[in-house]
Amino acid sequence: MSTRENILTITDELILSKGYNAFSFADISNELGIKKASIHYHFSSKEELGKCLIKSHIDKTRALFNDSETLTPTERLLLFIDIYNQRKSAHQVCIVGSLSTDLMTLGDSMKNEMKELSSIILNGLTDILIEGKRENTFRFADQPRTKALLIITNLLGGLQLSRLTSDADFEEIKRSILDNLLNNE
Amino acid sequence: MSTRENILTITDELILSKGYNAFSFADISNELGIKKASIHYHFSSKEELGKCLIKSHIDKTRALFNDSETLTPTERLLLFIDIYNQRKSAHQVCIVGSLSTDLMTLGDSMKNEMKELSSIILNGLTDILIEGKRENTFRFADQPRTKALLIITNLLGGLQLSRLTSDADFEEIKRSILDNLLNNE
DNA sequence: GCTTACCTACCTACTAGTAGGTATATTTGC
DNA sequence: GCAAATATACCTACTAGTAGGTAGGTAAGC
Repeated sequence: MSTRENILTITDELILSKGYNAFSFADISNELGIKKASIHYHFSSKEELGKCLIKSHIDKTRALFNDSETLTPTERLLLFIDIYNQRKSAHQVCIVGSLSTDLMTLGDSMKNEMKELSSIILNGLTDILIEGKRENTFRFADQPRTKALLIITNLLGGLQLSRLTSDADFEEIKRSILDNLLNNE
Repeated sequence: MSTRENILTITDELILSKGYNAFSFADISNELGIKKASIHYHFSSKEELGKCLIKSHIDKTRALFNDSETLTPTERLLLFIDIYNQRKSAHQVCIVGSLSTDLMTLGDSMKNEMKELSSIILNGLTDILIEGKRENTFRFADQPRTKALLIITNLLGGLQLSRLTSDADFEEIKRSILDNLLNNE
């Protein structure tokens, strides 16, 4: 893995566990074993580093939705939920949750990328829900986009709230999402 | 209002809009018109200030649930949701959302108070849901505590996500929560 | 010989926090 | 009733440490 990719990986871990305003170039430097100044060779500023990190999330998210297009809606939904599972195992929150609370302190380039990312996530999940409802695997009363909002906020909020209550609460939220979609009578 | 209360009010605004690690004693100093050092007269450290702020939220939240005990479950639920409405109008997120993303950077005293606060919120809403179901105003399939988790994460996450998508999405989330509870057929 | 990928050494601005002083109330002791 | 002591609520001036960022140098490799 290139140094650039290493920096992005470490930045990702730091932002998702500590938050954007709590991590520093010194943290990356310590973790990676290169000097603070050398990070500026790869990313001109913290804002630039943040922007590139969000862009990499956009790419991964687009890939996830595209690559899973041949799968069933249930399989696609499970792949989507698995992102949040990975965050939970790493004691992290999701990037939308982390950066939305810090939004007022971010520059325009990061804000705009975040808007793009959240729109991709929302539309991607909405499509899965539409397809699942069309073929009668998912049952829900709301508009698909509304149901997507509810599921995303359950997962995003579940990662955050369960840090304070119990890991089991996150599991319970996931279980309920699936139960309500699949076993509604 | 006393200086101490003023500091707490300003800290509240700063944490809910910018986040814990983005606000400083200098921000409070500028806003309030007293010197940085004088803040330490009222609160020995940033951690102490944070702890006291959470404690004030605990008191207000306890009061909200207690004072509304004579009202109907629907009225009590609307009062609960109104907290999130107030945050939304001020372009803020909720304190649980804000401080849970920064949790790893907080001291034990703040962490513990946050656990206390989230437990009070969760239990308070659970009680409202139990009461509403018992008297047949609310309809939901999940366990009351699970339904409370879902509603809290919808509101908490809705405040955050709607910063990136649209204010209307927050309204839609609220509408759906109430519709699903009250008009389920 | 130029680019890549680092380095050392530094800068300015800001962070939370401290030391010690001051003016004004409030309380206490005689 | 009045003076001494104490508490309150600030202040100026400072500290050590950290933030993001920059200037300029260097060694390796195509």
